[in-house]
Amino acid sequence: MAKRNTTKATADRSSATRGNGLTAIMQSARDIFAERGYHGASIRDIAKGAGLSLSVLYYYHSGKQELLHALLEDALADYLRGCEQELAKAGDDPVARLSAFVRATVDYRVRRQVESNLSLREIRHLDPELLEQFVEQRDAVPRLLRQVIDDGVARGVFGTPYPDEAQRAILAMCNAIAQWYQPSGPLGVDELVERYVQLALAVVGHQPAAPATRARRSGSR
Amino acid sequence: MAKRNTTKATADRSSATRGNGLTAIMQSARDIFAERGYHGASIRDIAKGAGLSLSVLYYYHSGKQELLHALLEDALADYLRGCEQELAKAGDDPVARLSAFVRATVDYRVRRQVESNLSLREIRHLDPELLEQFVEQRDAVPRLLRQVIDDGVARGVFGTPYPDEAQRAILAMCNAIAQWYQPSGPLGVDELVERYVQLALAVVGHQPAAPATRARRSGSR
DNA sequence: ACGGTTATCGAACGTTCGTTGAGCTGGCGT
DNA sequence: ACGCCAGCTCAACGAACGTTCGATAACCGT
Repeated sequence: MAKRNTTKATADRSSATRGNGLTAIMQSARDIFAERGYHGASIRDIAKGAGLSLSVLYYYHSGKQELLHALLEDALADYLRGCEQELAKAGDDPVARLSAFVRATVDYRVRRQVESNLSLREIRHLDPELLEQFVEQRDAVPRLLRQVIDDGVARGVFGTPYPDEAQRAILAMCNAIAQWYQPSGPLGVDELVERYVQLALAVVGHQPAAPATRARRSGSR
Repeated sequence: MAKRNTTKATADRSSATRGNGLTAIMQSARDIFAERGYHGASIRDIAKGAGLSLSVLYYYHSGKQELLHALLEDALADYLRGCEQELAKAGDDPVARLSAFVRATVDYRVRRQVESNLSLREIRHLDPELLEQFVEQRDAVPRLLRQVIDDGVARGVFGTPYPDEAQRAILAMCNAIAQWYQPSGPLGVDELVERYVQLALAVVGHQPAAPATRARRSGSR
């Protein structure tokens, strides 16, 4: 090996990035976990990605496992907050509520694509205790959607005979967006949201007020 | 509740079986890859699960990477065969063809749950060359579904203005089944297929011919 | 009974892994 | 001016990793 730095140059981050270690670690961990998966990502590469040394990871977290857990919790909290905000704005009309939920979900999957894929794929590598705790929080999401659907069915606005399958279908199709969406593609977030709202309404058996071909310029938003 | 250590899936071959090494390895690899992910699964554990020694793996495959690739190719070939069979039986009615595709997919996700989850989650750990080759084959699936939808739209049977989103939504919701389905649950395969056919028809904007309770499929299975 | 092919094993390799603990450093409160 | 402590680094550990290779055991056509 070549000799390392004789003077303690420490490159470019002597003044610029002091005190930002946590953020740097979290971002790097997010990207590398998402790219290579939990077991495929080494904490050495994560630290290198953050421009820091290996052991700084153990200053902020108790280990690799807890680092993943922290990332997942942050991501989930963001998502839940988004859902609740949209639902709060939606009032109590079932269609508006379902639209709000879909909007929050699609929006999150698109705008926080990396975190989304991380959450959807790496949960299973959490240790049993952390996993159980995490899943408990996450299960609020399908419950929320299920409530929205049941409410719509009870009011006769949605016609699906299978609310459980509808819930799973809607979540699955929205979640999948994170796997294929490309910001450089033809669809913007708003168009995507609109289309997925239509899909979700179809899934829950909502009869559209207007027949087939009609200009859709509903002035919400 | 919390029960770890599942590495006795396919053991039991302490003697009596010579010449079944390949199958044993493949089964064990399938289970352990699916459970722990590609990088989380060690070839030592895979060999142990097969009741064989470490190095047998290198007699049948060139390495860990190629082992995963072989598994994924097998699984994909099975799935594609299923799709083609169902579509061949379906004739040329768009509704029948969409139903056939959904049936083949749901059926596969349920009956080959382990392979399904393996395929859906571990593709990304294939090396670039193997991945490219694999993705090429796999992309036949969305293309097939897209054709079915376009055909239905062209004939006026499906009314969706977003065939691309419909294709993705249908695939996503069917694929997700592998993540939650439990054979011990209340739903059998046939009921599940029937419900997902209805969901898919709703997604492509097909108007059901008869209101509420219509005739039930007879003689399936 | 035998020679050759097929199937399997055991030991070892170099590397990389997650984790640890002791040591350096620069800015802030005093 | 100085000590302190949060923030960070360095070097090292044992364990586990994927892979290799020579030897061994079972099978089969002859």
